Amino acid sequence: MSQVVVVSVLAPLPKPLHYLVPESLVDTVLVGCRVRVPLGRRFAVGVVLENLDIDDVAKLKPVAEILDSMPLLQFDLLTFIRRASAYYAFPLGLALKTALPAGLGSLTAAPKVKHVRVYSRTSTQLTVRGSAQKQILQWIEARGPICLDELRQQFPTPYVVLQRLEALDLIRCEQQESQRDPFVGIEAVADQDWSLNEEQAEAVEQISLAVTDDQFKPFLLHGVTGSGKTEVYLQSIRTVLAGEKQALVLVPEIALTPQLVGRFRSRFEQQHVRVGVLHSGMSAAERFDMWRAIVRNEVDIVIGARSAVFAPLARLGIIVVDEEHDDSYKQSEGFRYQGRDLALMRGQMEGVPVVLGSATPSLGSWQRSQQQLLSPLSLTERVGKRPLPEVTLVDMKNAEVEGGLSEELRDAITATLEQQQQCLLLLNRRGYSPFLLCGDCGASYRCPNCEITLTWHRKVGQLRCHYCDYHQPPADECPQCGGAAMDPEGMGTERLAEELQLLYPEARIERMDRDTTSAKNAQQVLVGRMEQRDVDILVGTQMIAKGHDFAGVTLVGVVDTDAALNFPDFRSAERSFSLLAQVAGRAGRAELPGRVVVQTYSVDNPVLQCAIDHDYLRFAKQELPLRQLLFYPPFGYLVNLVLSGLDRYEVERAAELLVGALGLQAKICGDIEVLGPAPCPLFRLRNRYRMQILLKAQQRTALRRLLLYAPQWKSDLGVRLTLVVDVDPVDMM
DNA sequence: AGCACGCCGACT
DNA sequence: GTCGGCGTGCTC
Repeated sequence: MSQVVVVSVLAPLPKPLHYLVPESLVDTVLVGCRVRVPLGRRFAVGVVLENLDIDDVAKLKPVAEILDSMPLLQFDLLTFIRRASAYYAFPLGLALKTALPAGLGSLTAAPKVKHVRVYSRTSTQLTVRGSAQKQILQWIEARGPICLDELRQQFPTPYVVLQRLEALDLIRCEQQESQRDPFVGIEAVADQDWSLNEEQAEAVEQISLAVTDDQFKPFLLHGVTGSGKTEVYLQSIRTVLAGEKQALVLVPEIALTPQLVGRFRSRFEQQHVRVGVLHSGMSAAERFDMWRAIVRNEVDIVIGARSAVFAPLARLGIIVVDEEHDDSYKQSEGFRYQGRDLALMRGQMEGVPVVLGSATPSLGSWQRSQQQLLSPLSLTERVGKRPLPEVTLVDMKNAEVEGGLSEELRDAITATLEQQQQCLLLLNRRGYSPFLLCGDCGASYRCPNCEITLTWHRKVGQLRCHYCDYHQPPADECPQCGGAAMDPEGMGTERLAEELQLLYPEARIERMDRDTTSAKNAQQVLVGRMEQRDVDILVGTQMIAKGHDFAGVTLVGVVDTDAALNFPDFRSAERSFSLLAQVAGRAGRAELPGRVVVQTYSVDNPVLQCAIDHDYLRFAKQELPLRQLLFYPPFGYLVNLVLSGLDRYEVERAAELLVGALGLQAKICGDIEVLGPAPCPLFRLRNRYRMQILLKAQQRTALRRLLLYAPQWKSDLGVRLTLVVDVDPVDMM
């Protein structure tokens, strides 16, 4: 009998592999540890799933190295990731690689553990002659153990002196593991619990009860914008901490602004509660440090974007999912998981309450709360009983437009500027203009890799594809007829900001979109300038709609609603309503009342009508029956299969073949509709032709059975074609 | 995903 | 005759 481990190698393998445990390592390979294992002619990282004793060991290769002295993934967490990978029909090894921070999932490019030198006194005797030695020695004595960097701030060149003192055995130097500080520029100010209104108190009580009960209980906290949901989270988490347990708070990527993190730190850190963050803005090294700190049990509250749902908290007591409706919880490539849905799965597996919070719940969560599958909690009042802003629709059909703005919106901006208040203008399209059009022949520049026009970015002087990284220099002549009349057509944020500057020459105008916030901390800087009132008008894409709390904003303008409303997708109404409600909620959060002006070509649209009245209930009541009619979510379940390859006909033929094979398998599995194949709305993307097959069922179990065939479909296709399985897709472009 | 093996075109 | 293109298939 020899000891063997079952290892999930962090590679796209369909199954875990078995490795022999060499004599020297027996009993030190624990489940959840990472190991370095031979794979073909190279080495790879894997995670130990199981220990076995086996006779026939002939063909097995040995484990090369154990990378963790303690399990990096504790058993519950490992089980959770295994279930998640099965649910999304995604190879376990790659799911594990997604769950782990970059540094822990690969052999190369692993960030180093950072060490600092820490000096401390060995005895209290003072027997030195030099004055520099004496000073430093006294300083160390007074301050206790101190690191080199801090000493450097006090003494210009302490190193030689320190070496001398160390040689004399008066001080000791130790290498200590240090953490890179992800909080640079985030202030923690002292803060206390605010007093709660009746509804908030009720919510906190119910959540706290569930926390004390130590049981899975999912809540939907439906609170209008500005109703103080964060305060409910904060005070519920008090109960968690009191019970010596930990809290996991998920927020949409974009909302992970310093404000929220700052509020948590301000509230808790003075009581020695340790708050950690995990998000994509952090460097690989910072995430690596944070993960290790969590594993070492040095963190009590983790705030993070969707991938933080895999945070290795061992004493989990609550999971909060803020803005649960937000689409950014869905990862749109690789391991296509839904962070909110996995939060519910993890909560159920670990027996802890999960709080989903939103002003505009996803229709799925809303429907489940109606059926009591989620416990409804609601906050109907804004903090301080501030009124919701008044929303006006402007009919663009008869509007006098200048610079893309109707007279009504221009007047509103003028009035707001006169009152020294701030404006927020939403235009969900970055760049200067979505295309350059030839005035002679009507042609425009197109991406050579994708089926899309190139967006004109005037400031950087480039035509760019928003789907791949293709870009080309400015072009002043038509690619088709050679004419010299290439004109920008349509309006993006860059152009809007420029037009505004012409209309309001005195105003300080800034733009916030992916282009202006890509640099590290750039978004923080912009947000800071808004808060300091150094900006009069902020123009931006949907990222301005989320999470911010700008006290000075009294006017919100929505420049274009029609593109979102007419998006060819069953969720376009939900997305539009939610975006409008969220952006409207940015107006009038302080003393002065807010106002919202929405420009549209379809004033009668029922979605807009609900948005004017801030009436989520009415919206849900009118939208849900439409979903039910066609068994779209939440009344049915979807899986989108996307087949792609370089050769158009090969892709089309393979899609037909796959549907053929699926037909039979689907019948065996239950009641499943197989729709398609159809070309994807973006038929060509990144040089690949794409066909989709939509699977729809009223029972989730039927689809889960069918998805067991997924590995077979993939292998049958060969390497020239790629199949992406998207379970619960949120967009089907 | 890597990384080899393997079978066809342009070079010394 | 080899060098090397990338199509195909496997990794305990």
